[in-house]
Amino acid sequence: MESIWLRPERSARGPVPEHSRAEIARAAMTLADQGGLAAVTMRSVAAAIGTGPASLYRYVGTRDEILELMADEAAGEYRFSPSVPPEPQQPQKPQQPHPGDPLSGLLQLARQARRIYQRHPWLIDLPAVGVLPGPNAIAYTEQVLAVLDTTGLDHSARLETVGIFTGLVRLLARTEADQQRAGQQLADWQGALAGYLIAAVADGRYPHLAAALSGQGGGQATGAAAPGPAAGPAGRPPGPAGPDDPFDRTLTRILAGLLAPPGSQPPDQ
Amino acid sequence: MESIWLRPERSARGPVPEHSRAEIARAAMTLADQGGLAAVTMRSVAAAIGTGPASLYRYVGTRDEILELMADEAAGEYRFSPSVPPEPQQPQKPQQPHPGDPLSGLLQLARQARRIYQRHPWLIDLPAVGVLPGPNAIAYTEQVLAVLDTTGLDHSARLETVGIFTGLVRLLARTEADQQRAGQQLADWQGALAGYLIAAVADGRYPHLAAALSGQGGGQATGAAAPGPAAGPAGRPPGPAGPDDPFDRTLTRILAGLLAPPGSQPPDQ
DNA sequence: CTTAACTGCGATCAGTGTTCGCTTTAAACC
DNA sequence: GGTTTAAAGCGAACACTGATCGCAGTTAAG
Repeated sequence: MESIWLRPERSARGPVPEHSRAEIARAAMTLADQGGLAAVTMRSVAAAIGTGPASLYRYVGTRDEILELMADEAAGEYRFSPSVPPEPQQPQKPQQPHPGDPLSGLLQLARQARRIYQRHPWLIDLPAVGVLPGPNAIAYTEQVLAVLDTTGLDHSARLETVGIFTGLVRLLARTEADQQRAGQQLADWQGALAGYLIAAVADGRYPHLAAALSGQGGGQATGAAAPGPAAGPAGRPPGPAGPDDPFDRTLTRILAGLLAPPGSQPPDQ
Repeated sequence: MESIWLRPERSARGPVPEHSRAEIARAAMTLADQGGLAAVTMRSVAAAIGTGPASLYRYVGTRDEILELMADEAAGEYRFSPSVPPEPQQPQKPQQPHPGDPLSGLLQLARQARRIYQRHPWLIDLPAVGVLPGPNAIAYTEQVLAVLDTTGLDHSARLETVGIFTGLVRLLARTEADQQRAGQQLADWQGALAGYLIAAVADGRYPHLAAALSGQGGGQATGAAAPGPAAGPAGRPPGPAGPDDPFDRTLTRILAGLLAPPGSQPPDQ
């Protein structure tokens, strides 16, 4: 019912706490970076900061709140101005940093998000963050809104656009991670997977699926957002972030539609 | 390592099983429909089909596999041809059902997905389904590929498009659900939420956020994909599915960009 | 008929999130 | 300054979870 962000971190009375929300968030983040979300248990987090499980409940009402702390901590890794770390506690207007169109501003944010997702893969598996975000998430929202400032969208549509944009980036990051994972699994299963899919495809049902699969199985990668294990000619490890890798291209096309004025006609190809 | 879809449901030898994967899937689905994903425990599912927890492991290797069964069972609720239930076991080419452009075909699938997500809210919270989908999910993929058939996309890009499209629909469904939840919470918290956001906004930082929030707080809803608790003039309960409710409008705009040929210029507004 | 493989399942294990009750510490109040 | 009040720290324990083991009963293959 009540979010952790509505409670003060510490009340006036009583002894000064030996730990803090930030310390818990950092410890949990380290655990998750190494062992995934499953490695974040009350006992492991407590041990990481040198205390017992019961003590954690002085800082956090529930394990899910630890995950919220982690999410906001990750949101704090955005750098909004070139090489100038933001200070979200200081009352200052965020820099208006989009020198060009909103699309390039969104792309820049998306590339940062991609790096963050790569750095912390557990972020993708995190369940839907509660409606009330933490201070870093608010700063992020503010920044996206600033980028959308020159758009023709009206005020109420902008908040929704922020949500859609954030979800889109998350979706693309998840797609990339799945592809990488699928590549490894494909190498493991081999025969089993082939037998399964081929049995489903070979006898004539699912003709379109057969075409799509055969289209990628043979060499000759087409280059445009290939769905295979590692897109592109050579299996680049995390993604090149160039101006025309699959991530940027797909996102650009989607955003073009999302940012277009509602009355515009879709280009019937 | 090995998916449940690679194992035969039943081997030749031994007594005939008293239950089946389908029965387990249906029982788990009913439990989740009533009590959420947390209500789906090995013990509760076992009790629902009238057996003990250990017996479930004769049909399923892990709890997550039950979730996979549920996901595929939900994917079986699509009806691909108008009022003709598909029979995925019969070798038959799926109907080519898109009488118009691919966009309208995708929209029709998306509306079905929205209804399914509304019927089974736990589907949104389901963690990323494994790379190997079940038979119903394969039939769904085949259908989306059929809709994409008249597109200019090459074969390898189509599979990726299916993934993006499916994720998009899921994202929009989640956004709708969050908005509904946020509306209730906003009624509950009231003062607390107001204090939190207003404190963050009032003193001059986050000016864009302040503008966006004030833009929706005052009446005068703009109508274009409003982010408020219940979008539109009157709080319609689940969504009207008309040609211009927020869900359709947003998805249409995004898909217009996604389906556009890669070389096309974005309409700089 | 023998053998081998499978099913059903009671008992049980390790591990999880969370709570209780107690002592200790420090700020607030008179 | 002494008293009150509220919080911090935390050992012990609870309820519950997913999963395993081993045995008895059952069926098909050789």
